[in-house]
Amino acid sequence: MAPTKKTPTIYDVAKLSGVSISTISRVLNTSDKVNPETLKRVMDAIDRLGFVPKAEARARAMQGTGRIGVLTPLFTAPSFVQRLRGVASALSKANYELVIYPVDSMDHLQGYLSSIPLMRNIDGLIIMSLAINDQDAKRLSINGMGTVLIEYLHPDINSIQIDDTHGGDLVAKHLIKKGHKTVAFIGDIEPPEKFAIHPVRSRFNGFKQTLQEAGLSLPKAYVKSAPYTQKETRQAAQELLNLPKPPTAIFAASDTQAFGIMKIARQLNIKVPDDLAIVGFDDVDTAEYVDLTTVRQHLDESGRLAAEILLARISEADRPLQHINLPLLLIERDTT
Amino acid sequence: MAPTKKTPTIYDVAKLSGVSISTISRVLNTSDKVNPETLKRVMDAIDRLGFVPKAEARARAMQGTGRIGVLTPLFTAPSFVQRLRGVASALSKANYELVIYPVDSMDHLQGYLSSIPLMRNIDGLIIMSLAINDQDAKRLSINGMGTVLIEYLHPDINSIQIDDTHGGDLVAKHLIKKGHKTVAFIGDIEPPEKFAIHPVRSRFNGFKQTLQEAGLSLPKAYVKSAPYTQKETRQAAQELLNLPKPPTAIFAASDTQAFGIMKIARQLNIKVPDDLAIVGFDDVDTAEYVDLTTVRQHLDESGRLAAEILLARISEADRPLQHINLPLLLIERDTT
DNA sequence: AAGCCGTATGAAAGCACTTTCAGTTTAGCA
DNA sequence: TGCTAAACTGAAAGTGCTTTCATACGGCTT
Repeated sequence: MAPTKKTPTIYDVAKLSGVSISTISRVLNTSDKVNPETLKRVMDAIDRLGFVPKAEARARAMQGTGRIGVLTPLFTAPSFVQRLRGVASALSKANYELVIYPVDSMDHLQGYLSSIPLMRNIDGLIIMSLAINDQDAKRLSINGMGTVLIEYLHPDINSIQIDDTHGGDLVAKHLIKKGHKTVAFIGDIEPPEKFAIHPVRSRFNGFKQTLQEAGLSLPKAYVKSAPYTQKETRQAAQELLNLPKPPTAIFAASDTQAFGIMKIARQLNIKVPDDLAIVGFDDVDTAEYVDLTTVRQHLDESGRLAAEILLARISEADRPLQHINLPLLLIERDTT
Repeated sequence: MAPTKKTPTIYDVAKLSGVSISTISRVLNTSDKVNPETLKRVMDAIDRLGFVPKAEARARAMQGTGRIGVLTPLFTAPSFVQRLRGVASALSKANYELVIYPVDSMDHLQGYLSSIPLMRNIDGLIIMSLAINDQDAKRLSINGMGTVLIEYLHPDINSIQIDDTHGGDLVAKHLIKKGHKTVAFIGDIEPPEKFAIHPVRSRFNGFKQTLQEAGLSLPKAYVKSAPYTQKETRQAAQELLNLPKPPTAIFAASDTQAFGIMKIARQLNIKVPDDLAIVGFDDVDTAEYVDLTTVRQHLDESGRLAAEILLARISEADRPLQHINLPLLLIERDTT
């Protein structure tokens, strides 16, 4: 009995269990495609030898790493989660792992962006609602890192966009049709753009534009810029509703913020939609539960699409660039 | 300037610099044994291609940034997301990557469980609300894979648990105090346990037990087993409310299901809480927005704790096993 | 019995490098 | 000028694993 002095390889395992190396590999990867009996024999051999597959060799032999990464801010906000859900569903079908890089600062983002293409422990990248500059884009494409952007446009990279301006327009039209004259807006439209993208700006612009075309004004006092937090949003809603002439309708730039407004209305005993109409944006799952009128942007779909584009690009290297524009739909429920 | 599409290999560098791959390799490893002139040419080519040897990159990536994996079913359900949020926050502080393995079938789970410990692309593992058997546990610990279980107990593995029975008890007590006599339960308590865990069973048991101790009965007709979907939940709620003697209070095993019940009540024009009290479980973010009375289990915290235990275990190998029990708290809001 | 599946397996061809080995220069020295 | 030791360099043979392709075998149909 001459125990192999070197660390065991699949060849050793194969010999010991009397099968070919292909079978060992199969046991390791797609164990469901192996006869249970054989599987057990192999497993025993693996245990007996204390065999551990070498990650290095594995990574080399495999086409890629089998995982794709998602760069995202606020990844636990409902809208991001729903996008992630779409991504995950497409990925798990294709048997890819999902690596999440939560971004919470500009530095953080830059750090990821500069190391990811080099580290190569990912086959593709989805960047959600984050702004990237030319240099980043260049680095990504030079290093052949398949990437798709969601909610941001860069000419050199695949992207999936939402026509936020049109979204604002839809809401304005809806509110006008309902006969509202005094409307307000709550959303995060602070000028200093941080690392994250502000589709909110566009939503606001489209909203305002359409309103004005219909002869309605949107005075400053009726526009509240509140960050994406409950506290600030509610505060803003309070202020709006305490105005001498309070608005009869509020457009919130996101569903979550709309929920906050609904809550305030309840506390103030304001009847929705009779005394106050509320419309959100996103059509998050919960929007349906609470019967919120909102603009659907099919979050799941955007994620799924992103993943599919990526997968396609990975398997078929030089696919033409794609810039997809997802349609929006106003969903009327009980808050207008 | 034609940027190579695929990621460059030494072959590309060799071609571009007009030498053989062996030379490239030599440049990379023992550069002193290469003619300075050749060396320069090769270096230029390397720069121009942005070439990084794959294996090396991998190794470097591995040592700097660790990664920990999370095995979870339904990872987009709000309660899981909030736990993930906790995990992510603890992880990003420590500069760890988050790899998510969405589990959607028993096979899937077994596949992960058998390959993860061997493949070792991960430094630690968090398993959420999933049942694992002795063999899995053994394999995990034999291979030294630091693991923590959430919502499941196995003597050999760290775990974080929630006293669901007590949760049910809390709800029962609350409802009794409010004077309810006819109460109902909606939740997924189907007997055939699938791959996912059913804390719901325990919630139900605790609920029923306390009810009975107080002399209240919980007849079969008032117990609806509905899976975690809106459709079924609402259907169940309908049935309950159409009973000749409808319940005055419903305990839903999860907040999301409670939302469904609230919606049905609204449609049926049933006043909450006057005609019907509703209490959920989890205290998901949204629960506060809609003023749902519920049982808080501090989801974020459970995730954070799990990550911290893991991290501690990774840096300090033989930490004693921990079995943590997280407290529950009844949050009274406007639905009771 | 002939044909046809579907599953379980093995042989062999990669993958991205490293290393050995032998061949070619080059330089040094008579 | 001829000869040899360095100094370089490339072809080719590994490295440990995955994956494609082909084959074998036990049913099932018709």
